[in-house]
Amino acid sequence: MTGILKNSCYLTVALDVPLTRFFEYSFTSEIVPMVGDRVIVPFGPRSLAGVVLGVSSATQLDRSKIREITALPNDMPPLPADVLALSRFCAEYYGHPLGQVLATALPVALRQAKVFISPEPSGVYQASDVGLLLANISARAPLQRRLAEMLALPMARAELAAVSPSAMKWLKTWLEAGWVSFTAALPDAIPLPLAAALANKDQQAAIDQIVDTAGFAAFLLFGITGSGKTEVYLQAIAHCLAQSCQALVLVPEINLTPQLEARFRARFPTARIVALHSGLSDKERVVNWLSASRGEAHIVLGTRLAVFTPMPRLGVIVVDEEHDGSFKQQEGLRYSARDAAVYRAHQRQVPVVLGSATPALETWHNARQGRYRLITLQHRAVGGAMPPKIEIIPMHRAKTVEGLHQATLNIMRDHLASGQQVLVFINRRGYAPVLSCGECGWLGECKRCSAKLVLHLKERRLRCHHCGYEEQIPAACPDCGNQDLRPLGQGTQRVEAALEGLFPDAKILRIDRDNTRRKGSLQEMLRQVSAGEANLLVGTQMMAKGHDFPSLNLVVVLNADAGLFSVDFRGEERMYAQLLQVAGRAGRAGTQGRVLIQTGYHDHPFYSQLLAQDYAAFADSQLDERRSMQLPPFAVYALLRAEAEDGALAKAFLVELQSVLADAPSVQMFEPIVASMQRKAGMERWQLLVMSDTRHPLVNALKRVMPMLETRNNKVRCILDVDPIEL
DNA sequence: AGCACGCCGACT
DNA sequence: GTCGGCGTGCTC
Repeated sequence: MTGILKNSCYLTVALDVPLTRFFEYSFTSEIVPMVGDRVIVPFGPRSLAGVVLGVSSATQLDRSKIREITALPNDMPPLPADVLALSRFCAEYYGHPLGQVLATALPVALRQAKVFISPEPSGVYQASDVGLLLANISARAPLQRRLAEMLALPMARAELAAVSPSAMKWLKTWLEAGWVSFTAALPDAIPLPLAAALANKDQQAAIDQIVDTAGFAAFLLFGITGSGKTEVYLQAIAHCLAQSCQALVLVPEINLTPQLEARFRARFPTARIVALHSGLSDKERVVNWLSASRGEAHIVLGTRLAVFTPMPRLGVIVVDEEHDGSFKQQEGLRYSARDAAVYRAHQRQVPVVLGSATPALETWHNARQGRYRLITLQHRAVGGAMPPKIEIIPMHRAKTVEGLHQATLNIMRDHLASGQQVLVFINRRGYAPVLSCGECGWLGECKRCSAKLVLHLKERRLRCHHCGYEEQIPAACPDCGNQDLRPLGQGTQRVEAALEGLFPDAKILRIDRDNTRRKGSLQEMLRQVSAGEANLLVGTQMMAKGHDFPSLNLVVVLNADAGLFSVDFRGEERMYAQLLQVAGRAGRAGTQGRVLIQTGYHDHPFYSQLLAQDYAAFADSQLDERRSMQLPPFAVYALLRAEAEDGALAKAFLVELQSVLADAPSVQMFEPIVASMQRKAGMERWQLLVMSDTRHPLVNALKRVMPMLETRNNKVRCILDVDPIEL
């Protein structure tokens, strides 16, 4: 027996616990773990997964305190240096424990303290003749047929295994029959014939600028709806793939993924494209993530969480609709995936393309300062297409029917009569935003939040949109007993009901979060719209994003004014982006679209800026205002929000933080104030706003209070939000 | 965050 | 008598 001398080493491990410190473990084996490796370790009475941050042959700690790791699963490639660097940056900048940042970076299956059984080995399967294969499969075996169809292209084992638990069994049979072959080839060897596509002069210039870049550069691709930003992404990605590199594409919402994925698949039929978003199962997520990590996936298409995906041959990053608020996570690690993407591109020395028709003012400012290169797409790419005509319908003292101006109704009627589709946009779901008593003025309010209960007539419920509280619609006023309770204001359900009365012949379809909760139902509704099975659409925000409806020519915007008097300084910026985005839904092909905006404040300067449809001018004027008021991007803000059942405790905690921060250099503070929603889910909320001219003093100052947030005060919970998008 | 340990109220 | 409330403290 030859005894192999077993070496012992010490590992510094980051764990998914809300603690800033790391933990050391010993490991005895001839294998030496690498930084970035996943380990399973004992932690107090439980078992946790962690990430190795350091390997050393010695330790400072008392040997008796150090425990041995439970396992080195070796079920993923170690996290690469750039992902670790990005995680460290997020941990420091957003004031979040590194272990928890790394947990966010990993797919759920790899956060768990058990070995992930990876569907190895890597190689590709392909059917020599799909027709022959299908001929040997029963028509009543849809999963087998689906698997067979996938084999038209070279497929990795993992992707096939995800089809069904029996997939590998079937595959084995087919391999034995000779219908399918396995090649242990590296994916880079898969040829990528790239279809040539035409680009107009603007697009070509944009593509040239991006692909001619060596190393890092950030581009702001600024172009109105229909100007062909996607074509620029596609060609930049084609260039990247041609160099055997991988592309990372970030999109705002999961709603957008299938549509964009289809377009990418059509353009790159032989490329391996994987999606990464929270709509996938844990299994699909980890399979796709591993495919990217091993360098097999050519294109990763995902939401903000995909920014952390390890990609050994990363060649370009695209952030589509970069202004979209969903790139900022609103809980836990409150990171901006857009900013993280820029950081990562810099780290990897690759170009990053931020695309938008209405860039975030932060991005616009960076472009104006020359930190980002501004590429403008001036023209609509679709032949003959024109920007929509935006019209203001003044509502002041106007005679209305169910909140619709007579002029609006007439125009809608004309459009419907000529066989076109009409979209009524109202950014409020439910029937009415509040139920009131006509006698005593009582308003239905949530008991746990400082918010009104929204009336959902179809479900016969009053609902709080902030905490999920629900109750039955009261038969009479709880205060005075009056039975005449009236809905105030309008939501999508009420508009839908009104339109049913006004346009009895129209095929009305309502699209909002309430009726698209089920998986695939939004896709189904969008299909109905495209197929012309509906011609009068009522919808919220979610209608506005990226969906093209060729026969939609009129958009009516109700209740637009909400953003004008927002307490948040970003109100106008958001409103402009939103209105321009909805407006973009109108008239994509051939005819000029028409947009009617009903407003009670038609002479507000905002609307003249909107009518000009000149976002650059609007953004510049907004920047002037921001500069004069020391608001972002001319200052860096952080929000400390404390919650407690007793508001006084929350406030006292912030006062304490304030005193700790008081003498921090180059940092200013406001007084603690009640949060914009004072009460939420039974907690009183207070907030403290901290600001600085630049990032570093602010980050340094916040480091002082981090230990105070960690040692959680029994009754007060406090969160830190750096670069908050809502105040 | 979990999870254990620990010390005081209403129940088989 | 003990089941269980959540305060406090620890995790390499």
